[in-house]
Amino acid sequence: MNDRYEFRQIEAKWQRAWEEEGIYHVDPHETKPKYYALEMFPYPSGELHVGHTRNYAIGDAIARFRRMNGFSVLHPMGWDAFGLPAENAAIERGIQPAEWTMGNIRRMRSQFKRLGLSYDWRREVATCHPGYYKWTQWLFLQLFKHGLAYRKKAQVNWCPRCQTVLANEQVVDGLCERCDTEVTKRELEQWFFKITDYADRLLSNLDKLEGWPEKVKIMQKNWIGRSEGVEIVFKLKDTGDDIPVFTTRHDTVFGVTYLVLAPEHPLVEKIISGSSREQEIRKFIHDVSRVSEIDRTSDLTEKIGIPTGAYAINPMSGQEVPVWIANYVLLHYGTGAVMGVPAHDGRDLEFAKKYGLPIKVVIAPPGEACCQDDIDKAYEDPGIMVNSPGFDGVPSEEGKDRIAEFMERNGIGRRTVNYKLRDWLISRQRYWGAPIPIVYCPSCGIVPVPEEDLPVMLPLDVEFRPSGESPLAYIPEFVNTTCPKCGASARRETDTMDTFMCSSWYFIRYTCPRSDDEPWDPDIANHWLPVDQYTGGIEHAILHLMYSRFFTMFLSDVGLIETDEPFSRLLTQGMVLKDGAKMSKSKGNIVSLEEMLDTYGADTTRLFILFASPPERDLEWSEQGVEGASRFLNRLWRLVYEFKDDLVSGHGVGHEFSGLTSEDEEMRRKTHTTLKKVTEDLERYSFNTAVARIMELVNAMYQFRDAAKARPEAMGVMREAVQLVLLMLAPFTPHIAEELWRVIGYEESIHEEAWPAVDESATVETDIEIVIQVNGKIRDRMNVAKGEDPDELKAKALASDRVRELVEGKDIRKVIVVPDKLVNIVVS
RNA sequence: GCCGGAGUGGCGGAACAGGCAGACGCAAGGGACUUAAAAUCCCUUGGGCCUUUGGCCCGUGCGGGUUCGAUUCCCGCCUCCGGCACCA
Repeated sequence: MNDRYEFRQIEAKWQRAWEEEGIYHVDPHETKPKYYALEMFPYPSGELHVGHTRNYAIGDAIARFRRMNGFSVLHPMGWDAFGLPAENAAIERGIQPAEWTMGNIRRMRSQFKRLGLSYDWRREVATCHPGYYKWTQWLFLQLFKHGLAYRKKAQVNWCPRCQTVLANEQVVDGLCERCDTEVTKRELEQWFFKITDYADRLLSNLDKLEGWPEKVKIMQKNWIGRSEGVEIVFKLKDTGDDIPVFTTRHDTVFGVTYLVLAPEHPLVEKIISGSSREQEIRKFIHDVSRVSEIDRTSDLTEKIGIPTGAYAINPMSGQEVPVWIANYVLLHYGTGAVMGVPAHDGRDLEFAKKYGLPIKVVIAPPGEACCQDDIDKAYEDPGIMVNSPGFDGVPSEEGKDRIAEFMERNGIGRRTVNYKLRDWLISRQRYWGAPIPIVYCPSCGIVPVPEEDLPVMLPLDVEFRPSGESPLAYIPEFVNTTCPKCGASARRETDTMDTFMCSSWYFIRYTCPRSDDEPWDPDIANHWLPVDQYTGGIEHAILHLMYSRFFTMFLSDVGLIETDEPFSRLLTQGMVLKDGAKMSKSKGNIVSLEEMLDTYGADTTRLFILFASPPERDLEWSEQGVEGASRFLNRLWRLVYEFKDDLVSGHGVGHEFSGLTSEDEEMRRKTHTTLKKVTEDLERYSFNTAVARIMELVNAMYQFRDAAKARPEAMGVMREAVQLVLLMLAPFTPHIAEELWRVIGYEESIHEEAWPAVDESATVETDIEIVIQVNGKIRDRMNVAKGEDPDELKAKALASDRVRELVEGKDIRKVIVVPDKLVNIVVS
């Protein structure tokens, strides 16, 4: 053993040894109970920085702890390898996306390995590999087969100069990220998945996910946005056309003073064509859609509208109300038409005031007689219905039921549910993604590629035009094909799939990563699934996690897997900050992982990350903090070095622990209470406090050095403490734990050891200190036997000199005794 | 605007079930070792006050409340961070 902690040599040595021995390889046939620990796989952007590292340090600690707890742990890693940055790199540097991606994967894989993470690398997957995307395409076909994949026109961001489609994140302030041209919208035929079919289940299943943070569940719930209401059918006065509107406030139907259609509403055309104001209205619609195109993200909340000149009839009151068109009504939500009730909706009120539309109060606040129609603030709370013939005096909540019933009985409307969740647009007009396995045949139409013809290979050697267009459409060998049905010449779909699709099932593929004739073996997949612990960034709280849940539900519905929820427990770790800002390339505040590994090593880096902050909270990077972690490991090293001969020569000697002095017993108590607390801390992922406790124990061991040297019994206590410290550190700092474990005489890897058991008898305390309070303030302390009788505690406390002094001449009103904790004497 | 989360020393953070606020680490200061420095080891370190060994007062964003006792529970504010944002 070297007297100095040479982390470089130690880390390299054990990484090699672990890999050679395959100690992290796992098979489904082991008899131990299974545990699936997963961290979100990264996009291979080029290099890992310490920000990424947090995710993996946390996940690895969990995996290693479970392994030591006797589980057979599946812990895999791979690459979310399709995506736009590869195309940008191709355009900027003239390198093929595939080549760029593969180079990044190689570099990042070696960085992963230098971190000493306990992955079963045999299971590595990359979503851009044909062996993987073959099954992504296959899954598309399954969704297609079950009617969950369909085509419809949808708007995309279009850069007229680049002649290409832009993702939302490529549009910056309404301008093309690359050329600063104003982005417009285009209607294109796109592929969608009917995730809305699962809206209700995605919502109701959230209750089952007890191991998920409440925060994430609430975010998903809001995203799904379920709302119950009524679809009420108004009729157009002149033509008799139906105008259904969706509302959750049907109790206010008698307060409707106008109707508003979305500018894109199908009836608009019919209403305005041939009318005297047609030109004016068309201009309005055009202006509105232009504005929303350019500046969709800004909170330009000014509501503007225009009357169509048409009138609609309120089916409840028979009243005629004007029909307007306004920018704030969205076509894709509800029916694309809303009823305006200015008295009871803030937004409607704003609109009505602006355009001089009438206001009619139909809900009175409880306890108030009635009210003026001339109001400043809409009354949106429940109340008593007024001015509502047949329903006056009814509480509005009850009125909702009665109105809905009345409408259903009379065919005026029906109860219905709406969601904010929209279908998942998966088409990307891009090259570097999994091709959608569809062929367009002039006679057969849309034809799915037969499963046996998969994968539809992505050409690897492509030419990027400076404009940034997807090259796929310009490769005749790719586009031109024959129809699988009739054999006629046909055209291939040139869109690729959203990369969220690739990441919606990778956790299943890890169970059978090389399966070639099926996406996975159902028995093996069902053995491992669901993922017991998923760890990743909060930024995926909605999309990735919702899509994965949708896929899993679908796959369980069609019998391909058993579980209908993919992730039992979810841990969302906080961001890593540098100087108060999220680490990112653009901010230039990245701390290089390579540099950390060179200067401090993997164990120190990992230890700092786990120690500096609780996992869910943000972590401020501090070089001085890293120094502290490094100092601690060096301190541990020196301690073991100092005792190495005694520890080795005593190796294998049983721990009888007889003839211990009280100092020895104190040391053992510290050792075992630490073990107990660290175990509890790890169970609840409180890594920072676990590390703090191990540090405390090592501090105590330093105080115990002289004793250990003086007596063999004490050396036995020291030996036990060293063993337990190493075992406790194994999930955090695997290399130094392994090295020192061997130093003290063990021949098998520490990472194949079981988590140690607490010797409860060693933790028993006999004497404890009790706090004596007078009127809630600490005035004295006393040492008593643990479990002392409350009456006895009271007597002793009252006998204390300090207490007698303070209580002198006052009335003792009450004495509160909390056994083993405190005595509080209340005096007046 | 709505929905979450968080405010504790100079800093990161701890206190899991209402019971010793500030564990552990960083930074700072002092001492030991050294020719010296680094490293290491030991000690001090929330603020204020008092004549001492020692003791007192204040202190967990702000203002109230419940309680023998509140960082912890309740009510009302303030600030910061995150999510959603015309969703009828």
